[in-house]
Parts: sequence; C-alpha cells; structure tokens
Amino acid sequence: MSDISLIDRKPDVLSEKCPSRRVLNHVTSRWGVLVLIALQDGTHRFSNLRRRIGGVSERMLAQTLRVLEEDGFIQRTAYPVVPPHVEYDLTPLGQTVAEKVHALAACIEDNLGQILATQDA
Amino acid sequence: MSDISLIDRKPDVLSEKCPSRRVLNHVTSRWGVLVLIALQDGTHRFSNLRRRIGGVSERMLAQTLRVLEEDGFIQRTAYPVVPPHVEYDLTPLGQTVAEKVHALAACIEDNLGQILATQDA
DNA sequence: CGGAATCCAAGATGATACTG
DNA sequence: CAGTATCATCTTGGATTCCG
Repeated sequence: MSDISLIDRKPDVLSEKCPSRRVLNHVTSRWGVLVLIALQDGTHRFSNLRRRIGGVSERMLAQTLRVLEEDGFIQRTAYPVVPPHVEYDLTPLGQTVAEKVHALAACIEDNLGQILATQDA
Repeated sequence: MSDISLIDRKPDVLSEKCPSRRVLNHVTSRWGVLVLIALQDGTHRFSNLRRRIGGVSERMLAQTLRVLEEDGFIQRTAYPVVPPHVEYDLTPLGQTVAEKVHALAACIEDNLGQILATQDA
C-alpha cells in the first residue's frame, strides 16, 4: 500500500505538510520579496542592498539573505580583505523566482490606483 | 519644488512609504497566497475553503478574506438565508493577481527537488 | 454555517551595542 | 564593511467560546 505523502509525487502548497510551503514562505516573506526584486539588476553589496530596500534593518536583511541563500536563490561571495567585501547575486534559480515575484509586484504597482480607490469606497 | 512622494508618480515597493508595499504584504501573507490560489478554480464557500487550505484556522481565514476583499481582490456574496450561505470569488483584478501568485507557487513546486537538495548540502 | 470576540503563545521584527 | 548578540516589542496565529 503506497503512501502518497511518502512518494510525494507532486508538491502542493495547499497541503499543510508539503515542504514547498516553507520555501514559498521564505520567498514571500516581508523582506524576501524585496530582496529578490532588488537583486534583479545584478550584484549588490550588503549596505548597498540595505539602502535600496527602504526600512529594512541590518538584522532582518542579514537573516533574509541567509535563508534565501540556503534555499539556493542567492549566491554569496565573500572576499577575504579588510575591510570585508561581500557580494550577493541571484542564482539561475533565483532569477527565475525573482521574475515571478517581480511580475506580481509590478501587477500590484500597476493597479495601485484602482486598489486604493476600492479601499476608500 | 516638487515633492516626489506627494506626486507619487510611480509606485515602488522598494520605497518604504509606498502604499503598494502594504498591498503586496496582504497578497504575499501566509494565508493570502493560498486563498488566492484556492479561489482560482471558481466560487467557494467558507468551510469549503477551509478544508481546501490545509492548516488554516477559522480566524485567519476570515481575517485574510476580509483584507483581500477590502483590497478588491475578492468578491464576497452573502445570501440572507438560515443557515447562512456565503460565497467567495475572485474579482477580475483578483484573478490577475492570483495568476501571478500561482505562477510563483508553481515555479517553487517545480523546482522543489533542487531546492531541498541544495539545503541538505 | 459563517463568522466575531477574547485570551494567550509563539514568532517576527527592531534598536542598540559590539566585533573581526 | 559586514555582520552578530542581546534585549524589548510588536505582530501573527491558534484555541476557545459565543452568536445570528
């Protein structure tokens, strides 16, 4: 007797236990979304990213970068010099995901007028 | 002297004060993503949705539905009968957004194998 | 059935100070 | 520069109870 959860044929975010949901949460986290978008135009250093993403704290930026690196979306490159020099890039997979995230954000930006009007009504 | 923040020419999620970021947070919230995906195949009732989205509590489902309705992504229709009968649908704008969200989720589901392998390494 | 209200636990986030 | 450690806070989320 086969157990579908063991075979795990097809990931499904609607299923409570599916690991895809955890990854999705990383990507759609408050700062994860913005980091992916900010990295779309190429390599960035830590403080550069921090300036680019309005309102993010050092702590949350570092944490978000670490999580997204663990998932394989971000490539971290540290040059052993002083003062430290660390660069962040999207991996190929990261670029794919970033495109989707960016499309979503753009969609919201494009319709923001309508959305805000709806809320007022 | 023009104030760009007042003119608000172009919404930008990377800007701390931009209202688009608030909306983006609603859409990418833990349950918001899943509600939008679950509603893609048409009308659903409350308890139906609750069963479909693994792990969501009544409280969070109700709250998420309300927020997404306020943003104009979801249409709520209550029939004045007893017992109560309430239906939820995506609005046209909601469908647009749901497509982007679904594309993102599908992208993660498709690459889940690679992602999990990366994490183990 | 479809919620709203309350209470409480857990996790996310931030400010600050410190370090290699 | 690029973080980490610590502590305080603020938000999220869940369980339960009650209601039209």
